[in-house]
Amino acid sequence: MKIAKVIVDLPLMQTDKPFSYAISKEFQSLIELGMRVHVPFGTGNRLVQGIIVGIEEEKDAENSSVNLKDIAELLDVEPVLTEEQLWLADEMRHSVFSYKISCLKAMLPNLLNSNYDKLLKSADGAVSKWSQLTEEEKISSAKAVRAGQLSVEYLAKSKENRRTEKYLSIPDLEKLAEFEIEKRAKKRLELKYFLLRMTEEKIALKSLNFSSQIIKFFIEHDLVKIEEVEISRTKDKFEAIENDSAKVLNSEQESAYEKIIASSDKPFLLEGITGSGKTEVYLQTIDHFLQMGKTAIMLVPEISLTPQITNRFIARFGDKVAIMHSGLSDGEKYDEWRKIKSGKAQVVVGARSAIFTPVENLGIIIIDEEHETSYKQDSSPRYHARDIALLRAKWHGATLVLGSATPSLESRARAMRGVYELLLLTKRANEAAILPEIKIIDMRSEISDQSANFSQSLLAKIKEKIDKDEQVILMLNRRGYSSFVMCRECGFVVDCPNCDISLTLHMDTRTLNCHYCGHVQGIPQTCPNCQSRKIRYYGSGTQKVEEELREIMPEARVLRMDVDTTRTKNAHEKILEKFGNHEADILLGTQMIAKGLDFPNVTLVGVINADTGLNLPDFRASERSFELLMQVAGRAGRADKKGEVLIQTFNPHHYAIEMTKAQDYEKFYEMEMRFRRELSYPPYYFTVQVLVSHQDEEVAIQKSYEISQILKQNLTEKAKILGPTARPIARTHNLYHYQILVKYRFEEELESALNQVLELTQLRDNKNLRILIDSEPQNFV
DNA sequence: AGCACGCCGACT
DNA sequence: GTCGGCGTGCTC
Repeated sequence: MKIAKVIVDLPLMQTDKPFSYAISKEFQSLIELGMRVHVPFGTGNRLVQGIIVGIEEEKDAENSSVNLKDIAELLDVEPVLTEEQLWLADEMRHSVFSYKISCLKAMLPNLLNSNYDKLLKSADGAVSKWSQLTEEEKISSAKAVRAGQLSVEYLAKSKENRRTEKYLSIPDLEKLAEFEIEKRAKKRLELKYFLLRMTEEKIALKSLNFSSQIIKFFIEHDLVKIEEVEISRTKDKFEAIENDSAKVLNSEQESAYEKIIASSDKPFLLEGITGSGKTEVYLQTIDHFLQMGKTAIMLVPEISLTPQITNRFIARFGDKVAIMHSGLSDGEKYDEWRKIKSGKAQVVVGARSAIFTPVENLGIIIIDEEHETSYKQDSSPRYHARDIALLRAKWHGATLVLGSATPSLESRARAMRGVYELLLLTKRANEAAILPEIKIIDMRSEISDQSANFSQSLLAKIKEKIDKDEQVILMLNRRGYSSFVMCRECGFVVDCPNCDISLTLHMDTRTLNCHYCGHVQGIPQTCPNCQSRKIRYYGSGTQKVEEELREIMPEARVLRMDVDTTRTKNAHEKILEKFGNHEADILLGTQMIAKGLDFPNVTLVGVINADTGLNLPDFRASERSFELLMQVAGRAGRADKKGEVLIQTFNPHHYAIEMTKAQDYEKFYEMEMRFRRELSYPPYYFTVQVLVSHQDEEVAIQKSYEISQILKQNLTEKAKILGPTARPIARTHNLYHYQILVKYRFEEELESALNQVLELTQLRDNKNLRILIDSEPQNFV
């Protein structure tokens, strides 16, 4: 007898271990590692989904299978998780402090997760579904179950679905030709002659213009055969794109390409200025590995997963490409996943989670814009795509390339220490394109009387460009910034009732929203504090800036791109297409316009507020600002027209701003490293954050100190433990948050100490205590 | 999570 | 006397 080890789909500490189940005879030969199953769990034997992570030969009588329950159902005919993915889940757990099932589920498309339901059956045979009952009905049914009047049957159903299309074919042409149809049956005759003239082997049913009645007649007489063919929900996109072939590389690109394909000993850091043609290097190296019969994963930040980028991959590799991004529906994601799983796609282009896709025979992984924080998932499991990439590269002996114009300090420091091999691209690929000229506008001395957001010089420059029929990109930095409502009389700001944060104004819905807990309320007419009517809107959301722009420059055509205008599907795409067709002069947007866009007619980039992210309580604030500014600056002058960049700031002498003006990554790197070293921050130290939350502030504080004590006892004296301190936003969702930051270099006992901290939540009196552990946290605000 | 077991208050 | 409140503990 064999025993299966199953991880059940219950994300809890108590169930975070494999459970043993007997494998009944019928499943013996079918069951494999990485398959999904339904197993009876708990006293009620309700069905729960689980994943097979081990199959063992039964050893001793003690643990005999008579004590074990049987696996109820096999959900797959072949494993949905590969052996490599099971291994990845194990490895991940050393750093993500999350449940095993959460790690495993991160690797599966949503559609493969079960729906749970119960069937209630009464003695007279009436059946009802639990999920369809009202609250009262649920209560009365529960009582009836207790009284034995109703029996319960557990249902667990995989949501998996495929889209199919019906195709019609003719099994026997002669039979059809000889089959007599009465003359008055006009439609039937029509279909008969249509089918006889048909040249294709089969035809999609929906493309025929005959009623189902007519078709049915033909089916009943065995004149035609219907088969269901599975279709891909994402197919249409691929057909519309024209092919494209490799471009000639310049000497720098060529040398980078040669080095990348030659060795996979250590990861490469490809540092190339904007416009230096990193993407072309990616495309050609991927092509090289495809030629060798291998596969590739290309990661890009979600925000820059624009059609512009994905189309380049489709144009080069056609239907060998699978695209994975959050804009896809669950069904579409599932289709792409199966395209990868079946080996039909050999190149995966996608955001963070695409690092888990089950490609076999991996040759190369490329992470573009590797400094992007979106590669770290900020909910459980809190993995960093770069770490997963390193693991997968190791498993496959694959090459890993990290690319960026402004590498993260961590990566650049590793390259300096020889852990990564540094490859530099210093020239623009299009030699006619020269680097844009960057000017800083000191807003302290240039406040315009005409506008709250624009300096005279920026306005004049915009006008000049529009007059020349060139285009402009304007960026409003939203990081650490939002529009809010304040009373001019008493200074009262409307706060969220659940969180320690002011509500953000949304003009489109005319509401005040909390960005943390989702609380929504109307905009007050009078001040809730002093009843004054002098309630004013502060800050400049993109909407506000757009209005202002329209007032000052009514002739300019403005397109706005922010969360509000890109909410609907493909909205992103449509806006960019419009701008690309020069249907607008100005593209006004938030951070999302900083990345990846390539519009040759854009000759001016304006940054409206460079400094909002600069003074955040986050040691990476400068790095982020520098990266963002450098990136958005790169949008100007992509072709042979010279680009200009104007940056408005109240901190013109901040080094992040000055180094942007000089376009000097090296210098910025040096200065930032000095600061990191002085304060013992990454990349000199590793960091782990422990977040403690409780609805009672006193308890939150007390438990934080307890945790800090545990850490101190278990770690060496070299580890630096900061805090506990209240989070910058100390209360959200009616919970108080305290944080502890551990900075360390080598700590043998760290993992076990942190697990010990997590164990605290299992104690009876800590029921309402929430502890989150985040290794290498990316956001402190 | 969901279900049972178990130990204390207001009801036929 | 019991029905039922939800605190506690376990699930192969």
